[in-house]
Order: sequence, then structure tokens, then C-alpha cells
Amino acid sequence: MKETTRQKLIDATFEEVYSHGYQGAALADILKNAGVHKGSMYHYFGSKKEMALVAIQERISTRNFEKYSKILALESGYLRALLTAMKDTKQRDFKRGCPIANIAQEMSNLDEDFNKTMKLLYEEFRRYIKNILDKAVEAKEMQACDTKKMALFITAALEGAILSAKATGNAQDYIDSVEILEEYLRAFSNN
Amino acid sequence: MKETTRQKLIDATFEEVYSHGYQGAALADILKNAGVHKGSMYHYFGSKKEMALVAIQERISTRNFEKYSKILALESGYLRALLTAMKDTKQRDFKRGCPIANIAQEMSNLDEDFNKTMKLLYEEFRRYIKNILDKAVEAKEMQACDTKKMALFITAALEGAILSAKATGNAQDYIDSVEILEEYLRAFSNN
DNA sequence: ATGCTACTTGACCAAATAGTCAAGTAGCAA
DNA sequence: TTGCTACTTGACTATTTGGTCAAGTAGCAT
Repeated sequence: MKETTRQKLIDATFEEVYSHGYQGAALADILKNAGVHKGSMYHYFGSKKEMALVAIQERISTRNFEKYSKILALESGYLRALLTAMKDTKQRDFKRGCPIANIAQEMSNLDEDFNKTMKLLYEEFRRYIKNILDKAVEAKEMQACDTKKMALFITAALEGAILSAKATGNAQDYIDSVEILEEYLRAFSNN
Repeated sequence: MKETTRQKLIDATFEEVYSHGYQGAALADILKNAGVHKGSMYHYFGSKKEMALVAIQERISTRNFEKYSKILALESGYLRALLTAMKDTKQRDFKRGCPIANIAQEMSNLDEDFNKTMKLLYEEFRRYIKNILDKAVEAKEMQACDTKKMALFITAALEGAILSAKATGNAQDYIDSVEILEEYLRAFSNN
């Protein structure tokens, strides 16, 4: 299946923004990596910013969906699956960190459109976690609790753990942090 | 006491970098806000990057020292003082977030010198927390535990909580996250 | 007063930036 | 075949970027 020009742009934009931040993302490099000319890009998108927002939105939403909707679709073992997903370091890029956190942190206070987009993506992430916790409570795998607040804490701890590993260059920091988070969550577990 | 040219530059640089990130920090704006001319700046610093690194280093180290060394200097009540400091939202700027996290996240994977500097500052922050926990254990306010790992988890959870508030624009997210962190820590407390 | 050093001034520069546009081409519908 | 639309090409522009530098000034030691 052939990749369209638009898709090539979205992929190259996401990579560039993920690696260098939005402000550090050079349009020239995006175009070079996509193999697309400038005028062509401006046919599909009105500006660098618009293209970046579309790329971020699409790519992160897809990733969240792929990662968490399959847990929600389980018949049981929600909490265990969530913990397994959290502890799976194979898919994580500790050099670059979490795309949501990166861009939210860079842009939330600088641009209203980025602010809105990243707020939605952050809340989407948090909602996935809350829904998984709700399923776990419903399935009696876990004590009833304030799942909204719990989901907030889990996402915060996860983002913080990823940042620790990025800041120190040590993936073990992520593993250690998540281990404590796991202990904390297991105290609510019925197994 | 008169503010020297060098100090004016450091202060303006820190503010600009804190607000806009390093890549988004415009030298022209720093100079305008400092009221210093370009050639004068290049008398004190070799480059924008060098000046930014000095500003970040100095300002963040000072802030960490002011905030945590007075807790370490207490005779007792270490854990309580730490929790109080964590819950004190008056001094926090949730719009801009945490300077360490901001710059570490933006620059750690882009520049080796930033990487080194932010790693040191991050570790310094974590060491303050560990030392406070050690004092608390020593004073029997708290059960013996792996304070290094605990400090890692606390810093991660705090950074994540600040990011949550920044991403959603809701300071309550920080408060709620820290409340759970507090509950977790109180389980280790002897009071 | 002289001379030295530390500092300041602001004009200048090359490179990179996002964005524009007129001219082209490919492919499809009539 | 004609003509229309969707898309591509790449040269061009205005602005901003960090950085340079020669000329100047203030203040202090001799």
C-alpha cells in the first residue's frame, strides 16, 4: 500500500517534533525526511503549526487506542494487564520520553491551540486508565475506590517515571518507580 | 545593592528560558529584558548556550537549597515538613511547571552539555529528598525503607503531578495527586 | 596626567527560518 | 481530444536567528 504525500508528511512531522520539540522542529528537515517539496506541503496544510497539531493528534490518539483499548476489551485480568503494560519497557523510548508529556510541557503555556490539543490528549490518556480501573472494580479484581483520582495519580507517576529515566539517562529509574507504583496498586487488589 | 550586568543577564535568561524553553528563548528578548547590549553579553558569556547553562545551574541550585536545606536543618518533624513543602502550592507556577523538568525534557536528548547539567540538577533534587527521608528514618518518624528508591518515586510523582496540572490547566490535579502520594507516605510513618 | 584594563555600544553578517507563488504536470471526466 | 482539477516543483522573500567586531568610555592604579 502506497503512502500518500499527506501521510508521509504526518509521519515525518511527528518524528521531527518528537525528537526536537515543536520549536526545534525545522520545516526543512521534515520536508527532506518526507521527501516532499515545500509547496506540496502547503497544499495539504496551512502552516507548520497546523501540520504539527494534526500529526500529534493523529499519531498519539492512535497509539493510545492501540495500547489501551485491547485491555478494555478483555474479559478479566484488567489490573494485571495494566500493570503488564506499564512494566513493558520494550516499546518505550527513554531517550525521547513520552510524546504527550514532551509537547504538553513545551507548548501548553505558549500557544492556545497546542494547549487545547495536549489537554485533550492528556485527558484521553487519563480516561483510558480510569476506564480500565473501573472495569477492574466492576470485575471485583480491585476494591472500590476513587478511580478518577487514582487514574490521575497513575498517569502522573508514569509520566514522572519516564521523565526520571530521560533526565538521568537510566532506564532503571523508570523500572524502580513503576515497581513502587505497582506495590501501591497491589494494596487495592483483591488477589 | 546594585545588580551587576552579569546578574541581570542571568536573571533575564532564566526567566526567558523558563517561559519559552531553551530553543524558544530569543537572545534579543533576553537582552531587551535585561537592558544589556549584545556585545556586553558576549563579554561575559561565550554563547547563548553557555549563558543559559550558567543561569539554569545557578538559579535552580539556589532554589533547591533554599527549599530543602532548611528542612534538613530541623531537629525533628522531617516527614511532616516535607509533606508541608510538597503541599504548598503558593510558590508553584503551574502555568510554567517545573524548571528542571521543562529543560530536562526539552534538551536531554538534544545536547550533551544540557544533558549533563540537567542530570546533575535532577540528581541533586532527588538527593535532597533522600536525605530528608534518611533523617526521618533516623529520627524514628518513619519505618526503615529503601529511601533511595522512595526518593526516586517521590520526585517522579511530584514532577508528574506538576505536569498534570500544566497540561490540563487545573491546579487541583496537582493537589489531588499529591494527596495520594501523601497517603502512600503516611503508611510508612510512625505517627 | 597617563595608561591600562574592564566593560559597553551598536552596526554589521551569514545562516536559517516559515511562508509565497507562478509555472508546471498528471490524471481523470466529458 | 479537450479541459478541468488536484497536485508538484523549486525559486524567491522577508524576517529572525545567534554571533562578530571595531570603536568607544569609565574607572582605577601609577
